[in-house]
Amino acid sequence: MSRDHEDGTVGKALAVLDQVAAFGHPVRFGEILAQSAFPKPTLYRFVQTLTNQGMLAYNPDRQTYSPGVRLVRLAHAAWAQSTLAPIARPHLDALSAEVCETVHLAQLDNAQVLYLEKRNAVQPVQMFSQAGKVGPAYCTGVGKVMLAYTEDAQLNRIIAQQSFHQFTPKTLTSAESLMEELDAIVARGYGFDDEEHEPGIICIAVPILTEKGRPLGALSVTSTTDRQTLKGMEKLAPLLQQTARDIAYDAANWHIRDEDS
Amino acid sequence: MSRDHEDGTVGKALAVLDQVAAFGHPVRFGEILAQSAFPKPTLYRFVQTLTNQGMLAYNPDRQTYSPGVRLVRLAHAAWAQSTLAPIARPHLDALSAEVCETVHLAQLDNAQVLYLEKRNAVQPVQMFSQAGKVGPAYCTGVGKVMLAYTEDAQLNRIIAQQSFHQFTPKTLTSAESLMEELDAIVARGYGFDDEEHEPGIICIAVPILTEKGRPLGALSVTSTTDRQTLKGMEKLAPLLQQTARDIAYDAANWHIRDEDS
DNA sequence: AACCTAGTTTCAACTATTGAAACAGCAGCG
DNA sequence: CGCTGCTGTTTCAATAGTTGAAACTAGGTT
Repeated sequence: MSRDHEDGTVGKALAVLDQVAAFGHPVRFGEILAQSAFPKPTLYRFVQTLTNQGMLAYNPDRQTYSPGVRLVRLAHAAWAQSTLAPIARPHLDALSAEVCETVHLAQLDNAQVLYLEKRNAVQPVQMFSQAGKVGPAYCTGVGKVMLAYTEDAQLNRIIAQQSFHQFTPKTLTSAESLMEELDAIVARGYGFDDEEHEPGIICIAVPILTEKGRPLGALSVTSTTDRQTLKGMEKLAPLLQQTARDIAYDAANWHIRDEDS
Repeated sequence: MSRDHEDGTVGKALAVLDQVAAFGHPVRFGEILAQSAFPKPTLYRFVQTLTNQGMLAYNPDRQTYSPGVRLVRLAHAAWAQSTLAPIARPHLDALSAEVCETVHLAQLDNAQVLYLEKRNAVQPVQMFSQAGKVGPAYCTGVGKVMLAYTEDAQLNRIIAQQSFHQFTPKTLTSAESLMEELDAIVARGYGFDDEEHEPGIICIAVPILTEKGRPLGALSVTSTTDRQTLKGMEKLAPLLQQTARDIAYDAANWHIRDEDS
């Protein structure tokens, strides 16, 4: 389940795709090669295959590769069928209007937090530029609450993949301190980000759980230390938890979703 | 280049992924098998591999597969790096405000039209539910203008893949009539959709071209026969062409783009 | 012209993929 | 209670695809 750990040719090819995506900008063959474990001709064939499959796009003028448009089509289907986003939308609208702070919706992707929506309360923002972003699981509010409700076997696998990079003085930098924090989250039913990822940024987060207690995703309200304190944000917990329950309820009853016009 | 036509294991696995996405709803293994050319165990292993790669998501309760969240992350990168969407955004804003009709931005994905943006002029809509949608190339305004500027070799490959399904009485249903139409488009520099895809829906479309004349994408303004005629819409041609040129110019000068916060 | 560097092709050794067949899990049913 | 039919999973030998060292080509540089 550690993804790259042996899935035959397909897994290797997808690892290359991830690698290209991770650059964040179009890259030349040589750049990929430099970061790759594969020998030159092997990598070359992967890149070729991915390109003529439309998973990578090649710019002949600049001789660069970037993730291809086919992914956008596939993600459209993923978005509608495998994420909470379409279900959560109306609930986020309501929550966002109520709290007048930035609201996030996230799910776990492997060992990372994947943001599905960001509501700035001010203006409704465009999706793709926000949706699809990833962040660390061990030092974000949404990440920690999802981990808190993850079963042990999988949790261990995920923790093993965390970098525990110290973003701020308050970042938890060990598996032990993280585990303690996760226990505390389960005990109170919600979690915080106390400037662990970015200085001055705090948030309160709640998990979205199935009936069986499996985490489907998480919800958070973010603010700054200028305007808010953790104590102050704690008042939002009941509202957030109710929203999370509503979303979970809709998710359980919404298995069939069709394309909208 | 016909995508599924021999790209080894990787190509076959991606074909399975496409297949699952095409269902439009979560599917059971048996449903995929029924539509698949692969024997049962082979398909089974593909599905397994894709699932534990995060390209497919498995719902254990319902025993169904759907496109996985990893695609959302990858599409984020594709969106930012390989599509015109981020570049075109400000230009579409301006155009949309000016014409007060629905504006589309599209690119070609293999032999299909992939819509990247839809501006309803009324309210700014959310992205992912619109972006990623596909449509036929032979009977949409954006599709035809892109085909009109596609080089012969690739054009023939694409035309061979069109279904030429007759959506309306006015749909072009043969390669010959389409080719004539494409010549007409090049002659005048823009194209129409004269109720060829949906009755009552008309549009004017222009290509977004590189300096060398290669089509990067297309732009269209859509209206209904209630409110507009093709003659009336033709007046928008200069404005559309200017917008397309502006986008193409920005695209040529914007090779480096970074993540926004 | 000689010399790099970046990208592409070749080809024999090797390994993964393939799919018929057989197996397991689980309904409903006689 | 065991039979039957259906769906999903595993086995394993034949096969076919993957692999990567090495050699090659194309551009640019000294």
